[in-house]
Amino acid sequence: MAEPAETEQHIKNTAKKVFFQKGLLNATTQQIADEAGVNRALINYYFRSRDQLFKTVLEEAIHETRHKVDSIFNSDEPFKTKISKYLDVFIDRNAEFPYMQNFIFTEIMQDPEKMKEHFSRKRSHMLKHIVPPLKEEIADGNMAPVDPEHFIVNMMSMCSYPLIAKPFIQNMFSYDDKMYKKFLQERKQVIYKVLFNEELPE
Amino acid sequence: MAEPAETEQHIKNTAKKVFFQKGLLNATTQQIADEAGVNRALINYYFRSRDQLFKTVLEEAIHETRHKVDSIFNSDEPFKTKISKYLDVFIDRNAEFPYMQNFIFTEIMQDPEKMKEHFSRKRSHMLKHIVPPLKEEIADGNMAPVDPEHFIVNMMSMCSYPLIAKPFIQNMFSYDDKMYKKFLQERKQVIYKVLFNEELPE
DNA sequence: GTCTATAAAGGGATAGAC
DNA sequence: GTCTATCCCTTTATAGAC
Repeated sequence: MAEPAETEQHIKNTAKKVFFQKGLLNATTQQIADEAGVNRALINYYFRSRDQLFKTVLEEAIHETRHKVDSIFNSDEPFKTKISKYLDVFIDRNAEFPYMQNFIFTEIMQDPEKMKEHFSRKRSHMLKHIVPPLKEEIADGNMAPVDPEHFIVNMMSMCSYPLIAKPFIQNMFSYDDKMYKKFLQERKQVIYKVLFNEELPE
Repeated sequence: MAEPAETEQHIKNTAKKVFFQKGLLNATTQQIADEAGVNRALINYYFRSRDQLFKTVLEEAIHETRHKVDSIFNSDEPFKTKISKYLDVFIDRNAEFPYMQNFIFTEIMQDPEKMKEHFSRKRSHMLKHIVPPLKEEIADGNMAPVDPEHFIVNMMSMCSYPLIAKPFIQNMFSYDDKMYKKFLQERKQVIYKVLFNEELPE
């Protein structure tokens, strides 16, 4: 706030925190303004509307994630290594912003049109990066035969669900935050093992 | 509406449909009233408040599901058979109400107190019904060693996620509703195979 | 750039007529 | 039991002073 033109960034960061870290997906402009220590009207001044702020913040977050994932799958490492690195990035990134997955589900999933805006590329993305190398691995006898589409959904399920269902899992197993964090980290190995039926190397 | 005292049930059914089948989890009383073809004030007349309607409908749905699941796990069939039947019930029931999982997540997950109201028993539930027999199966050499908590989360992940992420999956694989339904049914076998690393018998 | 004040819209709940 | 009319509250958005 002190510096000129930093307020905009500050509001954006606060909104990101409120939406994705605190889980207040339906937070009002007032809540965001309070949290940022600015007047509510400033949000309209910089972003014109709550929706615009929403969209901007989400757009940025999705872009950052996509960039990280792309650089993994565009490398020429072995398929299983790529998957292992993907699990790493996905889980760590979402541990940082625990409510991003919730956000995506509640805000986008219900409105298919919004989804197409944001994830139009993800379709060919996942399919191109995973299906051909997966078939190759199977043909080479490096893993048991599996339907590629179920493989993808299995992987995404076991990655996303524990994040979305965090409070549920914590309650069920009486995990405090530290134990839950440890549990999430363990899942990198667990998911790899379930997907390929072999231990994660190294 | 024609019959006396049927209006209450009609409103309840409509709310269930709007919330759980159409996915309008934040539906206004007006939307529900329109869909039911009744006046908005009637909802208040019968249920006093929107929250009460909400709660009633959810309560009923959870109770129905719990009843079905309980009768499976209280039988004396083999553990793997119970899991197989659970997959059956869970997937079929949620295929009928595609947005019930979303509803539970968006409404309950964010407010841990609400969750405790509804799922206080589910904790001991899942743990008691699954952990001991799972350990026994492992001890008897009927399946590969696995951490029970990760087993449970794996199972719930692969069941729930495809339901929550329906529009996402349909978009990714270009599935129409019929193909998606078929995909869901296939998952019964797929999940069983991933969990136990063996084909579903029969 | 930042604030105060206020307009404008939407939704929930209730009183009261029928 | 069902409807109309109304009240109240919340939230967004904007006008205008500083």
